[in-house]
Amino acid sequence: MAGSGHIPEATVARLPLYLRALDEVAPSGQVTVSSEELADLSGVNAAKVRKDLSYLGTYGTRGVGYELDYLKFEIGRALGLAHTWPVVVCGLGNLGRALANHTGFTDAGFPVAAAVDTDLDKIGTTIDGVPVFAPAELGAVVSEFEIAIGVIATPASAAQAVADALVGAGVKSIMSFAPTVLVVPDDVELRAVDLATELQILGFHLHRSIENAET
Amino acid sequence: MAGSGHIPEATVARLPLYLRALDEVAPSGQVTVSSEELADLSGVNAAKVRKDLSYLGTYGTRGVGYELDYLKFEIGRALGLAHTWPVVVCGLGNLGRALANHTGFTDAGFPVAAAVDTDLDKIGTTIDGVPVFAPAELGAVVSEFEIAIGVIATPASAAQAVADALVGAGVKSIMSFAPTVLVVPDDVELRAVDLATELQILGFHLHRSIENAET
DNA sequence: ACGACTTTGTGCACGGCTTCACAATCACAA
DNA sequence: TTGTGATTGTGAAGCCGTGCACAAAGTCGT
Repeated sequence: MAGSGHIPEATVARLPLYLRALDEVAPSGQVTVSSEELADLSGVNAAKVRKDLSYLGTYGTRGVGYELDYLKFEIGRALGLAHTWPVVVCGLGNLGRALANHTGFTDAGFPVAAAVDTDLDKIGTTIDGVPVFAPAELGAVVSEFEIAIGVIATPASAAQAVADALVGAGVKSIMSFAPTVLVVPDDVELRAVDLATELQILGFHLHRSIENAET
Repeated sequence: MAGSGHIPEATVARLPLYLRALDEVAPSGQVTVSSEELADLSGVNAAKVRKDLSYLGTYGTRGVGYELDYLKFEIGRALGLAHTWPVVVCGLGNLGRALANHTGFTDAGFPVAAAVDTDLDKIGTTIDGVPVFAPAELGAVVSEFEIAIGVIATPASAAQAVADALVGAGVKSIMSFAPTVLVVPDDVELRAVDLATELQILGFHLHRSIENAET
């Protein structure tokens, strides 16, 4: 029946894809999109698109499709895109520096407001316009810049301590690139992006396809 | 019953976590691990650990647990860790450079053997020990370095073309960081790591928790 | 006004993953 | 040898997500 009841996690994960697909269509001047068109652009099933959108309480028009601008507005609202959520990047190694300088973050409404590192040479400077602070200052940084999201790009050995510090400072959303399991309270949303694990999964399939070819 | 029949995808995704957990325990001199201990270290349920391991055909000993070294060997074998799979990084922007220089890749058995970029100033040079080639050379690069995995770190606009080139060169595994939907043949394994989408999912939960607090 | 055509919204069945619960199995001590 | 205690392996139930298939509902031409 729809309405803003409860949106399944799997659906939430697809909403950004739909939004991006709509942005690709917008310049064409097209006014409406069908679920099938949206499905093709997002790489998913048309029925899934319709079911996902029905959770938003956003209705299309039967026989026509979805009004493009209205749909963009509704999805954006569901995702909370009106607000911009400042991010702090913790750890300025290879990956951390790249993330701090990553334009995709700011573009999507998540400006990197500050960074934290243990390197005394970096503390007090700015890297790509992002001010760098000491770990001990994390609490103050979070409140001053109204940080909503912490990105952990430290070595695995430091990751849990950083996560604890972020949680202690009141941060409720964490994105971790550290190759380790992090423990956070239930009310903190944690998303782990584990590059080594992703590669090992690919390695598994490579390995298996070779084995199958031999048999 | 087990045996090397078919391993569920969800299980495959957890095997690297178990392996990492085992490596953490190893230095302690401990000889066996229980499913519960392994579960704690991996952040999953103990029953799930047991069921996952049963798919490998690797048996523990009832009343005792799993023999640590043997289990490491079995998981490593299932993941195909004996082999090392050379990687080519496509696109040397912020993220691409960081990935090319990322020690975690080599450590996990996925050395970055080559990189590809359109920038004429970079082609022919080496960046952090990684030789840089032109996109047109991709086919030759793949065969010469026996590339098994392609990492796409280009802007979204170039990603599909790069993916097509990788597929054309015979690469069967692709990891994409480009914020776009890629289409590849069924026999090519594609894993998309979408940072903007991940942040938007976090944003959704932040947004919702605020809304719920207001009501 | 009406029929043909299009596309949505959704009931339903199916498959995969998770979790519980417990019998089967092993080590070890008496 | 037998009993006790521990831990595995797995049947079964439940849950979530997917996708089909179709009625409901709108547009548009005549």
